[in-house]
Amino acid sequence: MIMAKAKKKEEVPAEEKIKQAARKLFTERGFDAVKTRDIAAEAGINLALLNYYFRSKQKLFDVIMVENFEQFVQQLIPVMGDENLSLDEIIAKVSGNYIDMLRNNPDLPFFILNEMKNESSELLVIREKMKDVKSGFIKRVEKAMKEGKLTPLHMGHLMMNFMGLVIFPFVAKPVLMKVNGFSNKEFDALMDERKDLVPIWLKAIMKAK
Amino acid sequence: MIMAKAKKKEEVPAEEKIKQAARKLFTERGFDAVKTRDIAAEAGINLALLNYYFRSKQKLFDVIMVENFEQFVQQLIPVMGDENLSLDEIIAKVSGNYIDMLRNNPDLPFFILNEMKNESSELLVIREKMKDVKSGFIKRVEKAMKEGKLTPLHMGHLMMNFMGLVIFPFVAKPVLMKVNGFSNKEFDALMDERKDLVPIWLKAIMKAK
DNA sequence: AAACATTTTAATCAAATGATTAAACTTTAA
DNA sequence: TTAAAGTTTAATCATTTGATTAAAATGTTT
Repeated sequence: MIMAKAKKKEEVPAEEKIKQAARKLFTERGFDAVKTRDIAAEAGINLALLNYYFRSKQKLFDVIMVENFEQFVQQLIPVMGDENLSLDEIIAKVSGNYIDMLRNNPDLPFFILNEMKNESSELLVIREKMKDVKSGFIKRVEKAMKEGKLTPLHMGHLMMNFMGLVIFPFVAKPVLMKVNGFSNKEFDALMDERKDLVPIWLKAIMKAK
Repeated sequence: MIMAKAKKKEEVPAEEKIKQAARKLFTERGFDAVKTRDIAAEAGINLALLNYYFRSKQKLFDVIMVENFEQFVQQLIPVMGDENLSLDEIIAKVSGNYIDMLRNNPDLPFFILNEMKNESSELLVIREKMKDVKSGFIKRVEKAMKEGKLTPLHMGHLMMNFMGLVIFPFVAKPVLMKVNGFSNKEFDALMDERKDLVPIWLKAIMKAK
């Protein structure tokens, strides 16, 4: 029997355990706040093994960063490029899907925002990915604006509005819970409502003048 | 001549220099990323003096945190409570004022979001401050909803929408600049436009169904 | 079994960092 | 001028933290 990784039974290999622990902690707390010893403890392995597999904390982080950023944008690509859907349908579907994704990964937005504030890494990859996401959808929106079906508006505003309505609540969750006294349950109920509301609001925004 | 702080000429006292340096660095980078030696260097004073005046990094940070949070909310209070303005006027004025304030303090939102994710400090003060902000305005909105002038909606949604449209762009600025290739100038121009656009959009949102 | 790869342990480094101390210097007040 | 308060400097601690090393233990392949 050929096995790349040797292990007693059917256990998860150490390298994978380290990655899982790193993903959890880095996503929750960010690069600086996580210590290599935290990761080793969370993974249930020895500190030395982390450096054995990943050479350094930074290298391990880079792996997680790329994976997280992909999760952050990947979901948008197939829906936004779907020529069989109307613009309204795309907005509704993307909003709903994205809010669902964020409910399962509530720390993802802050992680991306926080880490992209510092690093300049992986810029090329990111820019390329986003080009694919935007091209088709943007052209259709611009066409609708020219035809007078939508109020003419800089694409940056639309992107900020979408992100602001969909993503921001997850970034602001701690503040909202402290300031407004929301419970986790209440917050979750509001997010569920927003799956239907955000598309309505985005449509209203795009037609308002 | 009686002077609490002794100094050669008309210089800014060391305690104030430390606070100013601390405010700048903490607001830009957050608690963890700022080292006491950074603050001392930025203030042009010796490291020992920082601990002499403020006892510890944490104590110094607490001072800055309170001041920053006050700036974050204080501006809202007088306008939102102004009974002489219509709801539309309040929304327009608050949006414009707040975007202007954030253009002068672009790092403030992320600072608040980041630090409130961790700490539980100053909860009482915060909660009290926010009660003042909300009470009057909220009652008027709820009344308008009951009268059918606005679409009935959980107040949490309205707050998220306002913050999402006004504040989020400043939090996402690094991402937007990297992903969309915005320059500082372009971003600033968009923010200027939003002073007029956000009130229009918020009104559209509150009437949409 | 022998050879090889993987995993674990324990000890240790070097640098960064928050904090303290003691001594000197400067300004103000008595 | 002297005493007190405020300010500065330099040296030093103890802890944390990322990383490395050497050696042993465990499992796999030949």
